[in-house]
Amino acid sequence: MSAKKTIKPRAISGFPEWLPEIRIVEQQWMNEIRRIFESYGFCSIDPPSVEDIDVLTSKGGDTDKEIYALRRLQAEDGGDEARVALHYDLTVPLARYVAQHFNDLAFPFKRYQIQRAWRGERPQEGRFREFYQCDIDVVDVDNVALDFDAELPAVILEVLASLGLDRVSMHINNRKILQGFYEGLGIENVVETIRVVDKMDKIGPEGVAKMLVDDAGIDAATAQRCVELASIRSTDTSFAERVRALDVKSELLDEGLDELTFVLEHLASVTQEQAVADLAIARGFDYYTGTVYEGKLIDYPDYPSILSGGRYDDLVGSFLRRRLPGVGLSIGLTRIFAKLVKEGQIQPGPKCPTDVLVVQLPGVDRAVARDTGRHLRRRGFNVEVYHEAKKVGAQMKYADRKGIPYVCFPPGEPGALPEFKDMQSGEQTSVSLDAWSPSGSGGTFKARTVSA
RNA sequence: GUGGGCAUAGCUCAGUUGGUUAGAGCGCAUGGUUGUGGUCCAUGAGGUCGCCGGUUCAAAUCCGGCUGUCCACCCCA
Repeated sequence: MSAKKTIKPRAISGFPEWLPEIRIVEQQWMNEIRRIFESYGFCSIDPPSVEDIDVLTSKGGDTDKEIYALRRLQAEDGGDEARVALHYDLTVPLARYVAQHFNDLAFPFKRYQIQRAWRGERPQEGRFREFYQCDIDVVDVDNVALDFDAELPAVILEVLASLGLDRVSMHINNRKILQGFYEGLGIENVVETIRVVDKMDKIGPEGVAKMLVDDAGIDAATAQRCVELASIRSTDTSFAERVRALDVKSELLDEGLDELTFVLEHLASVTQEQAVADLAIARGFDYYTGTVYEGKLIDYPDYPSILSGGRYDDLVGSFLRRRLPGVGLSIGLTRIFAKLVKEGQIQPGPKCPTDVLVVQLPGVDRAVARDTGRHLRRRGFNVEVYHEAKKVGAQMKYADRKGIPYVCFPPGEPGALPEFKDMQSGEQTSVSLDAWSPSGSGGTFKARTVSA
């Protein structure tokens, strides 16, 4: 008698998973996201989950702390040094992909990527170690049209709206404005200044001013002007005059203002004030050089950003002797979805995709049920044939608990008509397998056909 | 990586100033005869009270360590 030892079943923290009725909604979301991305001509790529470690760390920064390396449990001699690791985002794999297939791609290269990414962070609400990102990027040779800076956020907002998410804001800034402004003020530590200013919504103007003095070594008066810049927001192009009123001279600054104005002008005509010029937005990644984006759920202002992206001067510099700039935007799918699940905002779908359960009547040849199922399946329905000739009550209960909308009783004797029962209304009718159609009150079938 | 809270049944949680056999709701299983689910009723299964050690006649309860988890910071979708 061996003591049975059970391991407490638990998903690893930070690695979300859903019950079938939630997962089915997530799948519908992904289908919808893909559909709209493709409607704008973006193509799909699906590079591996792992890349060479040198590739992943090529973007610099200290993200390597958060990269999961892969190695075999039983490493052989000299083999314990990990050579590959799980990708940290979808942009670096894209860079490698574009560089590698440069000769086979048509530019501007517009691609979408719906994949998981992995980060070795401490999990928290909205922070996962494994999560889906839905990226769209445009990469071109030597120069990417500014029009894309305006189109991408419009695409993303359309996607979210089609998922029923209108309460989303898209904050947009331009790194050239920040850099030009700071340089115009004679600030030397621009990178640190950007990092601090990005905390505006978290620690407020006073906090930023103090931190600029303490951490970035900026004098109080100059710090104050940085805060003034960061306080500017507008849903139209009026931000530009307000920046110019601060009277800082810089060519780069002017360039940034023109670009941001262009983007805002375009977005104002295709969205309803969801896009906002927000000069406090900076974004952490230091490879952004122009437009930067950050999206938030309006109803959960303390929840971390759900959209992120920007323009980079050169995506593939570390792989190719060509300059390939790009602009991209990413939906934090898991971040959004998990929050809405937690808040009860996701209407669970059915527990299984079955439209019809065929009952197996006790005392009737099981071939009858099997053939009935096959017949209905050929008509395009998702059909389960109950796995044993158990009591009919038990089979009904199964259909009920799985949320299967229709039950079919195959004919008990040759020549008789089958009967169909609508589980929601309780209505039961005799009708041939070819003539039967769902009455419409069944939720599963409708949900599935609508999304298909 | 730094700092703080929490840990009792599958889930959500009770459990008095340490005291004998640790409870509830939900969920699950079976039954309430024959070929019809949901509601109701009855019965039942299920816990090393996270793990290890200490204090005590006695620990779910007090103390220490470990692990897990959640929150804040860092950073970020």
